[in-house]
Amino acid sequence: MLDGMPTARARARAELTQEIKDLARKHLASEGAAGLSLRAVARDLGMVSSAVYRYFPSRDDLLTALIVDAYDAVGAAAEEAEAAVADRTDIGARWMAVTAAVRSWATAHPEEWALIYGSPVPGYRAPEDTIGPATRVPLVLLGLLADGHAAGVIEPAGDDLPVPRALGRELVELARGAGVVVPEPLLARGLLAWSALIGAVGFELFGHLHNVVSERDELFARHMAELARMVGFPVARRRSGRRR
Amino acid sequence: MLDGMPTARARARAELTQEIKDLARKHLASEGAAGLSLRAVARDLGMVSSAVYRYFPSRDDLLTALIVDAYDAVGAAAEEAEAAVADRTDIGARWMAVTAAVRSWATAHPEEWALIYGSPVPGYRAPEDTIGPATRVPLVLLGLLADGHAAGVIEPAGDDLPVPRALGRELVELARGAGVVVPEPLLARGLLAWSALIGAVGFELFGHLHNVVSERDELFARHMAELARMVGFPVARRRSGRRR
DNA sequence: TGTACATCAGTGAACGCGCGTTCACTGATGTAC
DNA sequence: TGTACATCAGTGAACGCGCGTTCACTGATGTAC
Repeated sequence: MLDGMPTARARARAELTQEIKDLARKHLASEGAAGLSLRAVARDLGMVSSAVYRYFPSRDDLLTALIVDAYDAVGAAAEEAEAAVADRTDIGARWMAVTAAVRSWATAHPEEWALIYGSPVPGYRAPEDTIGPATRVPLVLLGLLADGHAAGVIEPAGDDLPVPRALGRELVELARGAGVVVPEPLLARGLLAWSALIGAVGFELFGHLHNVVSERDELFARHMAELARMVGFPVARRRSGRRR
Repeated sequence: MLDGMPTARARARAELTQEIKDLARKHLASEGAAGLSLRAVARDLGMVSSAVYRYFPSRDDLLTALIVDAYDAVGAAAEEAEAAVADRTDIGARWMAVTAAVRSWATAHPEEWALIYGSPVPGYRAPEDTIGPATRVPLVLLGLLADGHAAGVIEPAGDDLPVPRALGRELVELARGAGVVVPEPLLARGLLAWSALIGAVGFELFGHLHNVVSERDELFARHMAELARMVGFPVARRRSGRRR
């Protein structure tokens, strides 16, 4: 126990904890968060239901673990995609990369997306532990605003709408909390972009494009380009729009 | 039965049907859609659970009725607010009225909003009956695009992003189905505005502004004004931003 | 290295609860003549 | 207007199912000396 090697018991514990979460994620897909059942998970795992309580003290704790994992997963996807853009001065490209990564994670894990960005689970109160992971995506976006502003590449909106006094103060305070300086109108536009991104992904995932638009990749890319223009991120013209 | 007067039995039936739905809506708020229970509704109504089956053949049918009602309610709210704008040429004002009405209905009926715009209810498949009511809000928005375009008051986006061929065709087809003619890029921007509207309302309702922004009325109004500018709706400068 | 003890994972039974749906029934309301 | 019959609303019992959580227990793994 003194040396770094974890004991066999500890390893088994970590593995089973992971297996429980993985299986729970599967159940999430078929039953939804409200229908997530410790008993069903235990059954599929071949153990007796009470055994799961050695790993998660209650159903809500399991749910919390899934939520934290989901936020971390989409956050990591966004961070990696953003970091992979070679030309760091191309804020528009970084925005397109982040948004595409978020959407593609969501498409691959719709039930987890619904868990964090869908309707709240009734009776469930998210604990503090979820806050950190939840801020990863917005922090990436805030980074774009800050970098773009510092580099002076953000195109000013033709006629900036006024930001109400109290709202502006709140936004600036938020940015300061993250250690960056960004003017109020830009923060407001960035927040709209974030909300519109989540909205666009949810819109598609929750079925509102059903019988409306089938060219979803193209639609999403165009929407994101439009949002980039609204925020002031310079975006290269002529996106291909070929895929899928 | 031949004359117009409905029989006492028919009136009682209509009333009880309504009572069941009203109570079910209440349960929706506390338990969520997945937890909506015929037995619980019957219990609160003081009848035996099997009696509810005289009114709704199954739990899913009750859910469908609630969904249809919700779409109709938010649709009616949007239509009324839009129609109440005296100056019909002021497309920007009409947009602001519609979006404010949608948000205020959603705030007043969060559980119903979640039912129609939140995560899909697992295992529930929406029947055809929901399609009509679901299109009321988007039809109002489409009307704004058509009117604005016809009147020539839509401000062109500085440099319109290209609309991929297939996507453009789909959009134009949709507009034609609604009996209006609107250019492709405008349709695309309108669709983004719609999706961003739903996104912004959901973002707030589902708690993502928690600990982020408390000045929600101001934020929403500004977002909608920003979206209006993006679409090309002329919006009067200097919105007050005082309320609440 | 070997032994005594402590920790921990998993068992199985139980508590008390809720659910959707079916079915044969009683009694009230409505309809046709 | 009065009576015979059909329709319908609501009852109560039952079927078969699932849930979260607790608790005393066995047996394996880990720790300290």
